[in-house]
Amino acid sequence: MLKSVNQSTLPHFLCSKCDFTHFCASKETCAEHGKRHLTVSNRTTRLKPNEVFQLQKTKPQTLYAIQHGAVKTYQLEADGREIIRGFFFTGEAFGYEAIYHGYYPFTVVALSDTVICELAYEDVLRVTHTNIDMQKQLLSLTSQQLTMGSYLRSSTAEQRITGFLIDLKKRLSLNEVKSDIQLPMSRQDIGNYLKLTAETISRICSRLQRKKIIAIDRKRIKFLQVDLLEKIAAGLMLA
Amino acid sequence: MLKSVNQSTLPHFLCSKCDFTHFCASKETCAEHGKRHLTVSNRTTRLKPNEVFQLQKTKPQTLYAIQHGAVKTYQLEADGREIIRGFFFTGEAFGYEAIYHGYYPFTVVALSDTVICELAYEDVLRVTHTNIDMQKQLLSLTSQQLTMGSYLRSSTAEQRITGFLIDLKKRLSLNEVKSDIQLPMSRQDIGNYLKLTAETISRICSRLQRKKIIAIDRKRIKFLQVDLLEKIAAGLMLA
DNA sequence: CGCCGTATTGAGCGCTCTCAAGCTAGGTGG
DNA sequence: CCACCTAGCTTGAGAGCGCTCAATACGGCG
Repeated sequence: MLKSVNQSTLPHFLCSKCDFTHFCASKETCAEHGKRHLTVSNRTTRLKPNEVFQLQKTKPQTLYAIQHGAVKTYQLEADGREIIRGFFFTGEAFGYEAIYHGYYPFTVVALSDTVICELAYEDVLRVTHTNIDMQKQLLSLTSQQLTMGSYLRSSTAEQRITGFLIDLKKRLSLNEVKSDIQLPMSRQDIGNYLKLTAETISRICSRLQRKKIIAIDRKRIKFLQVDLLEKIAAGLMLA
Repeated sequence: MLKSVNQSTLPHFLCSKCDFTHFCASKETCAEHGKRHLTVSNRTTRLKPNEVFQLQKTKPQTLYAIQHGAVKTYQLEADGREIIRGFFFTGEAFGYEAIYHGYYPFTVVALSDTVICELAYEDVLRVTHTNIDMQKQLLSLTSQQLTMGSYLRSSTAEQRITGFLIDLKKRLSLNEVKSDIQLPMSRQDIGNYLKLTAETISRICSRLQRKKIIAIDRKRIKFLQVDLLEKIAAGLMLA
């Protein structure tokens, strides 16, 4: 099986600059293969909130890893609205689509102070080609992208929002056990992502708060009853 | 760039049994690397319509390629409804999710008489490891999966349905220039896939027919004005 | 021919959207 | 320090799209 890696090591690559271990099949091989082969382009970019990240338009041969911070990727709809394709946080990487497309079919904007690190395909491929475990690992990562955002397929607004919150909780509290998170994005962004309006996000969140399932203070969300949240997301109950 | 392959060669692998060339970076390397390295498991399975395909539950170490026919993959929702994850047709492959998950998170059912061919990961990895172009090709294929079904993110029923029809037209008429297709799946299946009801599919299709944009006779669909269909799918106009 | 699953069509309802009006927190300048 | 301003969030009322429920039509198959 390709899933030979410990789940807890997944959220990180390892390069000389960052703390990513995504390309390591295990912690043991990290120091060896990561350090030795994955000498990634030293380029890092610092972004302020709302700043647009300039992607390689001409020769898209890099994956982008988020060293610290958060970004959203989006396309513009014909009517000018944003279609948000995804959010990416500390320790995550984006740009897989360009492997096939040959270009990045989206714009990237920072949601907070963010540092982005470039992983040249050449370097990545060199590592993965030398080491078959690394190759499996890269495939696994790309495959993982396929499973992201399954809650987007839920039918009701309640299911999509609760699914989104659960996903966010997992991704924003890496290795930590926290019962609350700080939303990096606006209600409007969430709405554009989940195909709902900002008003609907507000209303449903207020309802979840009235039912004591979560507590909201602006962008801070406390999870009071995760079990109920999961049942709602799964369509097993209504709030 | 990884996209070094001709678009027209993409929909096929090459193995001793099938006619798939997915793992060939170009037609020239096909005969050499495809034939030599990709000695795929000889196992093929024949399915009748509505027959469930038995996936490897214990050791999921294969990709599945469709030699001929059509399948749907789905999960069961808590309330018993099917969540259709995707349709796969002649020349396409599924099972990429298992690379990460370690198991196939869905059930597979044939929509018509279908022949499925197994591609063992070991064989695939052996080929890709020996040949870096093959490796790029596999990555590219997995990456491609990420870009599938973008119309699912459209907001209106009209956009989702027209986007779906355009996608189907491309995938069902490989290399051929046809202005009509035969739907392999029921209205209910389409509805479950697009998160709409079968009635809504019917109504919208009837409307498209009244506007002379398509012509429907049961499962046969003629495309009368593809340009209009694309405008509707893009949200540039209403039917 | 009669049966049954699938598709179509209609009527009414409900969820989410639209539009609009407050509300709150944070920033700016006097 | 406070008045003011602004952007984002919340909340409400009404409209519209897609859903539910139901009746009918159609086709394949025994």
